[in-house]
Amino acid sequence: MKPMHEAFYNDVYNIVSQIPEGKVLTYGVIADLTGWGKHQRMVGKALKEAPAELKLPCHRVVSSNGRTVPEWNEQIDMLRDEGITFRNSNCVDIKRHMWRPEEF
DNA sequence: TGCTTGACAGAAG
DNA sequence: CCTTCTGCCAAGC
Repeated sequence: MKPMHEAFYNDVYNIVSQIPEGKVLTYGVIADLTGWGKHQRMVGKALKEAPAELKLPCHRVVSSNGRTVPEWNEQIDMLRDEGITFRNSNCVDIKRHMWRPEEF
């Protein structure tokens, strides 16, 4: 139940929970913010394993170039409901909705 | 211990 | 713009 360092999961959840509506974040950015720059895949795992009690807006997390998660059609629906525009069937306009915590 | 898998990233065709 | 391949690193078996 504790695959990797607990701090990593904790940081990932903390960052994701801070994503404002209408904004999206990439796995790479999250990994970089946690300090585990090359663990983007672990970020994805963490979100998948994320308990619903945390109510994490994991649907606002997309891969590079804004590609959404395949086979997760609901994600697209929720994002579009928040005002996020899509270039195609499964790619958000990340160039426009990309959230930069650095600016905060 | 070693091979396969994965909610990825980036480049190439 | 979309599909495919390779590189990364940890988890599972």
